[in-house]
Amino acid sequence: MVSPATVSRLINGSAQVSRETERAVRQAMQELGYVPSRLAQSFARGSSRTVLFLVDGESESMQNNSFLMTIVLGLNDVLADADYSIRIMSGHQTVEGIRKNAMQWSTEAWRRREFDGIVLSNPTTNDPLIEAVIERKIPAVVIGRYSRVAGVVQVDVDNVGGTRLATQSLTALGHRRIAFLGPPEVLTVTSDRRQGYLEALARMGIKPLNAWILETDGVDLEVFSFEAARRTVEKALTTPLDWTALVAFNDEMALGAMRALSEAGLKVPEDVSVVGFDDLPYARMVTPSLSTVHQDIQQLGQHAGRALLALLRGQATADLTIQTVSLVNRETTATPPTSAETVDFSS
Amino acid sequence: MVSPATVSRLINGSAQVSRETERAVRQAMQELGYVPSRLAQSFARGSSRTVLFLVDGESESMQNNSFLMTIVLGLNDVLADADYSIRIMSGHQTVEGIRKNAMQWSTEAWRRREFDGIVLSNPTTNDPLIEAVIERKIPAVVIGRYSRVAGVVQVDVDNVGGTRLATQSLTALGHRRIAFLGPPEVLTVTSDRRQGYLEALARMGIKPLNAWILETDGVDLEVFSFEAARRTVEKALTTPLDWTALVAFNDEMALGAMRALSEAGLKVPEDVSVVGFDDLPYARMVTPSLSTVHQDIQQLGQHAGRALLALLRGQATADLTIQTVSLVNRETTATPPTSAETVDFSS
DNA sequence: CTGAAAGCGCTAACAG
DNA sequence: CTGTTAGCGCTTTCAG
Repeated sequence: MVSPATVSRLINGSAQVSRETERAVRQAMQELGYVPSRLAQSFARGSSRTVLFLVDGESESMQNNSFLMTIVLGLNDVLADADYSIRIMSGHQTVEGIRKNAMQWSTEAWRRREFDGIVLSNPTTNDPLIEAVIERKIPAVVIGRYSRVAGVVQVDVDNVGGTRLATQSLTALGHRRIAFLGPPEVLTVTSDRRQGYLEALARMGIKPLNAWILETDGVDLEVFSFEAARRTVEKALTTPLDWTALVAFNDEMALGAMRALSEAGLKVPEDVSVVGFDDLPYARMVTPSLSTVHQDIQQLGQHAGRALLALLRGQATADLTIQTVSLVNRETTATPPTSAETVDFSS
Repeated sequence: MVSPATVSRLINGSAQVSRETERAVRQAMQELGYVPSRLAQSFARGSSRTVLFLVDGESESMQNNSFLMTIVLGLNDVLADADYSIRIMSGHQTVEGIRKNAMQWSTEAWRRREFDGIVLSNPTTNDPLIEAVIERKIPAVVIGRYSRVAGVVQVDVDNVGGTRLATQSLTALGHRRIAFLGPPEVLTVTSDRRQGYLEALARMGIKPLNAWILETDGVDLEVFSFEAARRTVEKALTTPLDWTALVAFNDEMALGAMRALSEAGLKVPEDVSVVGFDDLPYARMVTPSLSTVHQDIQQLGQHAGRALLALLRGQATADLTIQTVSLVNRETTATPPTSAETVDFSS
């Protein structure tokens, strides 16, 4: 016969319990099929062992959803082991008010400890929600860099390294006149990927022409789209082609470029090589299959989970975890057309 | 001055409160910034206003993840309004033990009312977990038909109608010799989609040749894959082509078919037309863009959410909700090659 | 190392 | 319609 207090201590490991009683209690638990009530535990200790995954209301693309769920799965891989569960919150319905609602809601919920930590995915710069989270010192990790100096721990893939790799794979094939297709530099990721391209070029002593930087336009997320990419490349093709390869911001935009290219009668990779970024599932299924930068999203989620766990346990964590990426060579990259190789590319 | 009980009654609408005290209490709540504690509420009433979304451990494809998150978002659209939140549970890490763990865990959790309802996505036939859920009378809805007679409420897209539509779009273009590419009939969805194809043919008085049914092989989920589709069509092309169009089980398999076709020197849609199913985001981004059957996954999630809500409130619900799909005509479908039109297709 | 006691903040009879 | 009275099943001092 032991007191509930002892059982509690045993279950939570919150204090020493003698070898003997431990055995007895465990056996009794086994026999009675006793399982502690989460509801009561949460209530009594004033915290719920729950992590909030906040889904932005804006990004409704299935594209993104794939990433999000993969991240959740990665998070769960590590959080489940630590007995945390994941609660999803989204403001899908109120695209307008989401951020405000989420902010208000989350601070209240936080006060009540309805969740112990939070993970935000791909926030935009100067996100008021993140600022609120930082200010309230809510354990949080953001996936996809928020800002280089923010007071949150961040987890991201190596975007700079990725496009550098992509560009280098092209120069290795003999390309010297390489274009970059991407959105304006509105986010960290946006600048990073462009920077990687520039770095690779610089290492080869290549000075990029202005005309090589193909920048999409549009409102909000539109700049990341297939259509924007297509339009941009289409427009670029109205003047004589002065590059033999293209590094695209992501796979979707790579496909947009390929569409414009093929409509202009240009063949990939014979006339121009294309490299994407993300390695979405269909990258290997399109024809020609897309050479691209691969990132392990689930692992990214795991990293985020581990970081959050450390935070929750009050342990030290790196402020920024950068996950390496790799290049997958498929069919959209090849040596440059022979005619182009001999062309003078100084401007 | 009122008693806590009155406040509780007001908040939950569990009993009448006079107009006057209501006003007073609301104002006080406002001033004090009072928000009821979910933790305490859940504990006291022995239920948590939480819905469990169970993610299968097997399907690790990003493909599927996109669907899953979209469903979650749809669920959340309706559940959030009813003040339910969504908890995600997956057994990703223990591919082996997932079902068992999930089963054991969920029954315990259910006993403690850690969740009030559950939604399962795309279960396989004779899923022990579902059986357990049914047996314990846990409010549940399954997305993607489980079985025609199971004692759970189910929500699904109109798979039969989808492939029927796809096939009809082909006959309308003049095609008469139409193949179907799909996995063996291992699941409801698998039989349904094949059936729609057969129905459309029957309505036109066309008797399909055996050779028109292209069935993939492989273990488990492999039969749904790009590779399996590619292999199967590749093999089919070793004999003279006796069809001018192909209905694929899904977009991924359609792409697999297109790849095999193009490798055999056949042009889509000039030589053969192809229709997919799902309308994945990239369907419109590939070249040629894929004609396919569109389904609104988020809406599917909303349907599921509404159904579950009804269950939770003890209201009546349809046992089966079938959501209509639509055909999206893009570039992979065209009139059959003229030579083929005049060919005799009786066997 | 273990028991006793108090209470987390609500809800749910039960009276009035 | 509203107040009173008990807990819900844990965790957590505080003693011993």
